[in-house]
Amino acid sequence: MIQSIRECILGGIKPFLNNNVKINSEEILVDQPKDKVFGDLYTNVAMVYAKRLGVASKILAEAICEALRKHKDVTEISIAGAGFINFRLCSVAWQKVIPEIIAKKTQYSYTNIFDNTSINLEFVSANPTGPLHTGHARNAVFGSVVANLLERIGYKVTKEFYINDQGNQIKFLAKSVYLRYCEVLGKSISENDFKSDMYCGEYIKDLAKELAKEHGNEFLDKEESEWIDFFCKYSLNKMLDNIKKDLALLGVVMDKYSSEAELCKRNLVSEALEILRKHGDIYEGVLPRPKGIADADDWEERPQTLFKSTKYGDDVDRAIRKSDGTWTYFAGDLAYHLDKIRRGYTKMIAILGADHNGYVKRLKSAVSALSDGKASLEVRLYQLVNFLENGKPVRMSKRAGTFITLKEVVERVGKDVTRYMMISRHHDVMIDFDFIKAVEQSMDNPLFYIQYAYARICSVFRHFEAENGKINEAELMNCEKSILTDEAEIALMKALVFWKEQVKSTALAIEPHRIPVYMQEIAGLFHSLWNKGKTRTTLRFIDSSNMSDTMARLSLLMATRNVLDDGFAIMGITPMTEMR
RNA sequence: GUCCUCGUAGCUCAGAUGGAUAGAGCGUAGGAUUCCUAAUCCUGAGGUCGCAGGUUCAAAUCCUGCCGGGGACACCA
Repeated sequence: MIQSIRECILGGIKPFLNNNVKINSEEILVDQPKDKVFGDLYTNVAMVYAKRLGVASKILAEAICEALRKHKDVTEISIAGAGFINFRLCSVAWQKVIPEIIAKKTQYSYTNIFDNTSINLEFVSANPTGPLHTGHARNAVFGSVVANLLERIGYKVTKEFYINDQGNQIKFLAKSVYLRYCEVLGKSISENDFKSDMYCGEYIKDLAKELAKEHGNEFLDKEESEWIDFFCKYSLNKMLDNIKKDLALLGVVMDKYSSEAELCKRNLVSEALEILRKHGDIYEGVLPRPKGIADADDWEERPQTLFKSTKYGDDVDRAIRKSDGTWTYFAGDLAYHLDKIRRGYTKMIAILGADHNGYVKRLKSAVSALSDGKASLEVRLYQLVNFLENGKPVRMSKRAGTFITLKEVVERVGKDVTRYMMISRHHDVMIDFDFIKAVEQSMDNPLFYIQYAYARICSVFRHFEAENGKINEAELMNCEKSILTDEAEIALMKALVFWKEQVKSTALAIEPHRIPVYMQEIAGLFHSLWNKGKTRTTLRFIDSSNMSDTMARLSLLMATRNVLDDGFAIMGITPMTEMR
């Protein structure tokens, strides 16, 4: 509906267009004004384009008004201020959204702008050396919600996890497990045996116990060369299993796991290097001394193989080969992104923690260089999560293995509360996650507010169906809706109309937090309408003496519930049909 | 030292592409329940949008500088 108004406005501008200015109807702003005295909707296009078109905004505005007057739903058009065009829609126009939403069910917000273009969404990608913690939880939730949003604007999304299953860290994992394994089998181990790069969390002991149970003392008192490969493989598989289980706790399921080791085996690093070399982006050189690092004393000049990432916007060139001849971590990333490009992706998104901000430019450089500029990578960084216990920060130390795990959080507050806490805030803002407040059932906890609205709607249907039997959806779609003219009803219908716009803009901006914010608004409008029925009984949803009006009101509730259902689906949260 | 990011009501936070008198919730002051869930609603009070410049019809939003919080700058991964 909004789209038809946009096109109508465009029609009014058309006579003024010249070859230099092209306007896509999608770009035209049609929104609800802050203050409703201005009307239902407004547009600022007259002001935006007046200068570019060389026409006075008043004249342009007049022409747009003229066009809008021909639109059958539009009434009360006026020009205000510097060229705002305010107008109203007849109530029939708003009512039309109800059958549309009921018919489309939760498909109402799907727009298919991108026509099933494939997009690769990489997220979590945690090192398989320990259990997922709270930062990963935010990453996982954020990523899965982004995936849901992208699907709604017509992307075919692949949710992908990159496994760093190569390098020293895995060896240290294996060695840590081996030490504990020996301990389990009765050898005495001192904490000093754990060198600074080794892992000493409880999960290592658990792993060792399991291993000892399955394999007995098969590896005891053996040379490292005899057990290291097995321990690497075993630990890695177990850690990955645990990661998958943890993700499942949050309702997150990946479509693909990509292994760094496998990419190396397939020689993709060399291939990536070859491509860059052809572009003249590889050279042997020396990196400048890093500035401002306190402990850079051990720094020394070293000639290395470098990637000329500065050519693509990076701050300095990046090393891809260590002085001992092995690949750097970044070399693996080159291979990985080449692999993504080869698999046909021209659009990629990666979700990374804010501590990776220095990594963004080089990744984008890599994708640009490896694809000849044909593919692009978008990176979203999210801030870390602070955990509080009733206002007091919970201490975390990765070293001592005392960090809060994802599992712990989900077990304490549940999947839905965790998910809500993780996406209800802008990704650029740090989250204070208070265990006590998160589960509090108060207005400090907006999830309950939304859940309650949903449950209330379900309750109305339960009451109706107890009296009148199963509700007929087709009847709700086709019933007469002209009685839905109260301010509160119109406000709710408007919000439903804009749901579609909201999902679209949220997905395009990749800012999931706007979904819970908007759902809160819809829930508020619904609660407001409900309470209006307390004093004005004519606004009550069920009037057993007037089936026709009842059906109209129930149709509005059905549409509202569908939209809330869609919102919950986007957030990956299970709606509650009752809350007693 | 360089780069990224945040700074909005007492508190927690919304304010996409610059738009009209900057919005919610909590807290606070008052009010609404014979009736579909009061876990709700209604009415108040509460703001120099960190500071200072700039860009223009219009700036919380864009640009520059400064202040303050967070983060990153290595052959780690």
